[in-house]
Parts: sequence; C-alpha cells; structure tokens
Amino acid sequence: MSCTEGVPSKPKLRKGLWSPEEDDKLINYMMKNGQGCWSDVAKQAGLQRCGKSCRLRWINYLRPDLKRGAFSPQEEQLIIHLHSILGNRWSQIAARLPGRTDNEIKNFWNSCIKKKLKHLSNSTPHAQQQHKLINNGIANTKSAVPDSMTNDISSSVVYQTRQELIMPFCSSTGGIAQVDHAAPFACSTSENQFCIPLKYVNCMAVDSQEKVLENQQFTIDRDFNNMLWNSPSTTHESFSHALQSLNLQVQAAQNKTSRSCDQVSWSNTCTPHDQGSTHYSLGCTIPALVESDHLLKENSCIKN
DNA sequence: AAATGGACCAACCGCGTCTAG
DNA sequence: ACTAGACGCGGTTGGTCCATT
Repeated sequence: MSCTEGVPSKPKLRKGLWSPEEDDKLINYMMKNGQGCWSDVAKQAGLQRCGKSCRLRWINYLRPDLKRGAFSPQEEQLIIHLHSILGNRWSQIAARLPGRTDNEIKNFWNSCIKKKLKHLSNSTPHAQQQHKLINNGIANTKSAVPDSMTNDISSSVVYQTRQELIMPFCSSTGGIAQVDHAAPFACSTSENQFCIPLKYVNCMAVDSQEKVLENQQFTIDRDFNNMLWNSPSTTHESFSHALQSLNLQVQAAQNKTSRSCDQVSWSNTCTPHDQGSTHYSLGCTIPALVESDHLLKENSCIKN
C-alpha cells in the first residue's frame, strides 16, 4: 500500500512475473539477512518491486521449506476436513500443512476440490455426505466457528503431525474419548513436564449426540504435541462438529498437576476412574475448537 | 495448422489488523 | 488516544499451457 512512500524520485516499480535474476537477488538477500521489513528488503536487495510483492514471492515461491508438487490424497483429505471446520481461512489451513502455502491451497481448492465435489454430489450417499460438508465450508466463507475460537489453533495439536500419516476426514468429533486399551507406558511428570509415551491408543469416543463409537484410535506423539484421531472414515457421518473437548483416560497416570501445552489446556489432576482403580482420567480441552463454555462443561468429565 | 476454451497458478489488489511513535 | 506505515489475508485477475474442435 505504502511500500513506495518515502522513496525519493520514486523509481517505477516492476509488476508481473518474477525473472530468475530477481529471484536470485531476493534469495541471496533473504539468506544473508533473514526476514525483516519488507519494504527495506525490496530496496536493499536492489529490486524494483514493492515490499509486498517481495513478501509474496518469498512466502509463496522461494522459501526453502516449501514442498511444491502435487497434493497427496492425505493432504487433500486434510484440506477438505479443515475447510469444513475453518471455511476459507486459507492461512490457518496452510498452517496445518507443512510446506504448503495458503495461496497454493486456495488455488487447489478452487481448481480441483470444488470440481471433484460437484462431481461427487451425483454419486454415492457417502460421497454426498462429504459433498455436503464441503459445501457447508464453501457456504461459510466465514466458517461456522467464530474467529475467537479458531485463532488459537495455528500451531494446532490436532491434525499436524511430525511423521505420522494423517487420517483427517473421519474426525470432527465432539465430546469425550476414553482410552480403552492403553498400551503399557510410563507416565512421568514433573513440575513442567508431562510426558506420555503413548501411541495408537484404542479408545472409545462419545460424540456430541452421545453416540458411542468403539475402537477409535488416536495417534499421539510422546510429548502430546500432536494428536490424531484415526477413526475409520465410515463413522464420520456421525459427527458434524469440530472436536470440542477431549478427555483421555490413561492407565496408571500419576495423580499430579498437569501442564498447559501450547493450545491444549489440561485438567489440573489425573483423577482415578473408579475407587482404587489404576485407570486415571486426564482431561484436556482444545480451546480453539470449543464452541462454548456450556459445551466445555458438558464434556469435561468422563462418562461411563 | 489455427482457433477456442478450460484448467491451473502466480501475482496483484483492497481491506482489515497490528504496531510503533 | 490517535495516526501512519507495515503486514497479512482472502478474493480476483491475467498469463500460460494444453486439449479439443
């Protein structure tokens, strides 16, 4: 907007496609100096571009951590799922797809997914359900989830993974999950750490309509930084809401104060499931996806 | 071979938000 | 508290490529 202001004898700024020479200049500058004020970048890198244009070129094309190439089916499903929750909040969706940019995802959505879904809408009931969800997303240019509730998930624990595969479309659960068969694990706690080396925990989930789904699976990394719901896609029709609150019942957890990790608020204690039981409940909520205090309260305890 | 139309994608534009002074 | 500049986001445009006629 004002990127040219303050520049004496305003040189004509270039527009349109970037030349390889311009790319080189920008890359060299960024590698040497890192990200700073974009209007300075343009000047100091010797580019006849406004800062905004430099920023866009770097973020969408030149950044070294970009993945590029075709979207995998997993990525596609994840985009569809996230779009059903977030609507057209491309930057938030991109934040959950490492190496992908909002622009890329937006283009992909507008060119491929929309079309596919239109096609799907004439096919199976399952596909129609997917289509419905996606259309909801399309209709909700602003999603059904208010801004205040989605802002928090930029480094979400829910669907972003380090190395595990992503099974996105099944999710969107509301309610409570109980660990049914926890693999043997050690739970170590200290004042600032709460580590659960636990993977592929079978669990039972209760959705917001109180429907019980058995043998659901979570994939959880050892620091609880990432948590995936690996529910079979056949059950997704039972769910229509974002994950609102989640309680994990963990075996033999110590009854100690818990921590608050980036986006997840953990309950203050691990409470025994039954009197004298070695099963403990550990409550956690994901604030970004909580729809209301009311729901939070409703879902904050394990049901039997 | 030329014209046409659709798909894809990079980049621009406008606007809202943030932040420093 | 106010303002100007910078930044970031989402919508849109325009260029290129490719398949079809």
